[in-house]
Amino acid sequence: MPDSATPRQRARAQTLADITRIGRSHLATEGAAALSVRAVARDLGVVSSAIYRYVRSRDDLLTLLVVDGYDELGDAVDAAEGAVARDDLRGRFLAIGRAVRAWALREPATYALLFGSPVPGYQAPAERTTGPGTRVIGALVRVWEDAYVAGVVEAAVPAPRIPRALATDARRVRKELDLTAPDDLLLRGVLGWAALFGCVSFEVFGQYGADTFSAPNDLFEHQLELLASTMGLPAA
Amino acid sequence: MPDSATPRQRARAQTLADITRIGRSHLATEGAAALSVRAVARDLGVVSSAIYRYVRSRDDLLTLLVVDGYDELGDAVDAAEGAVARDDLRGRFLAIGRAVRAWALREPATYALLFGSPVPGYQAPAERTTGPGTRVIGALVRVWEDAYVAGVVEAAVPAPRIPRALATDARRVRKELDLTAPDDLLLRGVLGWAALFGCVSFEVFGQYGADTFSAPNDLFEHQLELLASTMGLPAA
DNA sequence: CAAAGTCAAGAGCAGTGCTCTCTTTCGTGC
DNA sequence: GCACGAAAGAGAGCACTGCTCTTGACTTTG
Repeated sequence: MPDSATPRQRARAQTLADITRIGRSHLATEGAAALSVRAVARDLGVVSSAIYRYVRSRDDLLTLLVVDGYDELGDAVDAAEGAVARDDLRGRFLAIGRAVRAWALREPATYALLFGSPVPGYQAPAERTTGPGTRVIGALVRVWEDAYVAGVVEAAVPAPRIPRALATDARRVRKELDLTAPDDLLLRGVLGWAALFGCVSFEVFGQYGADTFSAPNDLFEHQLELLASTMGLPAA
Repeated sequence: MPDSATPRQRARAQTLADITRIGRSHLATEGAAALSVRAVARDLGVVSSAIYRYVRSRDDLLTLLVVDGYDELGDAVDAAEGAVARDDLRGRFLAIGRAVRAWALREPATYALLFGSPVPGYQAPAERTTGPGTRVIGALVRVWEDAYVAGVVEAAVPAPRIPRALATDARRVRKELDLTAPDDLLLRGVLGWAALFGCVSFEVFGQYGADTFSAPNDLFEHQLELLASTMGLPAA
């Protein structure tokens, strides 16, 4: 919102920000499926059709919220990881994991929008979402890479055979992200990524059942430690 | 549907089965959020209000589909595991994992209903869903327990410290399920469970992106092997 | 100051979950 | 073989949804 913009542009940007804010609050109280353009308009103090001046469609509103969510998660993860010494590789992984979980528990509805069931009929436009959507795996990959470069990765678990096709995929990823870590480490990282979000999803989505774990914090820490060891990250 | 039932009862059971079938097909084409009692009625060739003779509400219809889905997944997992020698513990785990993934890819919408975002405003009634809903973790736990009893568990990864509260939870679970496996193995199993579904969810929900992995089968096998090793399951 | 651009309002369409009342169908006990 | 009553279906109606289209008013710009 630079001052150089016309008053029109500034007012428009402000309204868009308001719509995002209200949309996220509705997401939090009613879920993505029940997200209602009319309800957002009501909360904005405006007639329903007026919203379509700012947002092309309900899908566009969803994209707004998706990008907003990815960015907030990315910021939280970056902030948490930034507070850890760069050479404490296990610590950086733990910090990332904790940040993901903390954000997911704080914003379960937005988390569900990003990492839960696809919203039927909605396809996130890649050109707007891939950037913000890859920040967490980006942060994780930097940890693996730094650990490899530092030569501290411990092969705690035997490396499975890697078929040719999978090796090709790994090679492409390594090239795209400009990495030096070998296939085995890269692919182990993918497991760590998926497993981390699996743990968070199970807790946020209530798969454990209501009364199974009285200490979900401890459970998650335990899972993170096991994952860090499986990834071969050494204690600080 | 026993023959002992009256014609009326049999007709009713048949109609209920039809409703489930149609409901699941709608789930597959439009998602849980868009599941509409009226649309099911239309496909059944019946007026919308007539459905309410069979299903108390939309939530009740959802519960029908949830139970149906858990049962189908449970059957698939049991069948796959049953085809493996009981003393091939790693093989049993791999079979369970493959069965979960195969079913999830075959029925992504039902998978999303069971393991994705909670459906807003819907709370699955525990008395009808916990039974069918715990069949997969039940199968997994039997593998851990059998491996422990057979004395073949290899501690590939160092066991993290287990806080008192978490140990209490583990103890309760062990009592409820009549297990002998120690806390560490039990909790490692919980990670394996969550991680398995994390991997499946990432693939089914498209988190990897469209073109990242050309060989998702190989990727999943790789992840399963790593998980099996982290769980300490020995090769056959 | 007038043209161009921007925006809010409202009516209206097609769909939703669900309830209520009314009619038809059909199995069963006599 | 048939009348009865329970079960099932039909239809209207209420209050809601996302979204489109038209109309008229306002603001910026040349």
